[in-house]
Amino acid sequence: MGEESAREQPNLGLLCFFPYRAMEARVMKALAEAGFDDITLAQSRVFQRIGREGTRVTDLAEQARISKQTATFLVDQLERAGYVERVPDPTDARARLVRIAARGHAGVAVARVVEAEVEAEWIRHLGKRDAGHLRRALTRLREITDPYQ
Amino acid sequence: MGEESAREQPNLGLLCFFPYRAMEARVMKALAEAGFDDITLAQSRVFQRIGREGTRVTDLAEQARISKQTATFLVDQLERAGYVERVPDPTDARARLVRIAARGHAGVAVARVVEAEVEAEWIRHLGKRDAGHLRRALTRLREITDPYQ
DNA sequence: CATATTGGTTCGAGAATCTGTCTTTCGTCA
DNA sequence: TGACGAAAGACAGATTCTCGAACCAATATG
Repeated sequence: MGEESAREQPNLGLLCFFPYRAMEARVMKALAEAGFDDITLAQSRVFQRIGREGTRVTDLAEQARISKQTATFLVDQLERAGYVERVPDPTDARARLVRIAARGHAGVAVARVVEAEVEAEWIRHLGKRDAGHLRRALTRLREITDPYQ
Repeated sequence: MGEESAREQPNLGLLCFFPYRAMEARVMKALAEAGFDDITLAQSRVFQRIGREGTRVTDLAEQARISKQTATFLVDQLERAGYVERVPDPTDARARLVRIAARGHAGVAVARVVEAEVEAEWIRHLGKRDAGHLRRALTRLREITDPYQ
């Protein structure tokens, strides 16, 4: 969003930023307080993209919009901290699947709770009806702003 | 947003992330193509917060949620590249105001055009009515997610 | 006027990121 | 089926981003 400076009418992208950042901060705070205090923001952004059956480092990199090397670097740290594990990809001997490990699942559980709490606060502020509209609009916006949904 | 992994129902914070990132990427791309290819994402995120009459480094740091040191570091780079200038704060001899310089204003102009284009695409996708709802909902959400509006 | 607070910078270290290069494996097609 | 380009992943080196600590100057407070 290169430049904005003025306070007049923030563009829709910038308006999306504030809730996103607030949610992220709340979740990171809760994780730290729950003992998951070694995970960093960069690590969690990669972690988030791991699918149920595991995901390749290359795919994680692509979805998180970072280089393969950076993704490898962050997955290394997540693995050392016990949040994920790497298993061979049965369908491709070159590839390895990054999968959520026990400690990772525990972190997910904490995150889910906080996410629900924050979302409840937002729904309370907006009203159920408008919050529903918001979710639907954002979901539709995702169709054209997220190639990897 | 520590963890999410599943594809089921992304939380509202994550849903906000996709449009935000898409807008940011489009603006950065346009800036680079217009010759503003030396500005980085981190720099632009600080730059965005500069107000019309200039803003103190401390305030930029607070709003961008980074340390004073990081803000100083990034403003140094922006200043060296000609995007901003530092002027004494007439109301406080300790402070200096970071102000947008000529090259910065040129960048803002480019950014504004792209932002409007992207927003127009989004409005086309959502329909004018729902886009209006979206903007209003996000603006109200900002009330509780952005302490520095 | 002594002291605490605030705005800002410098220093040093650690985290995150990229480009380039290399190896192994896969897929394709001649 | 075998050769070759492409893909998955890792390693190396450099740059950028970030923070905590220490510091100075100016302000505010008692």
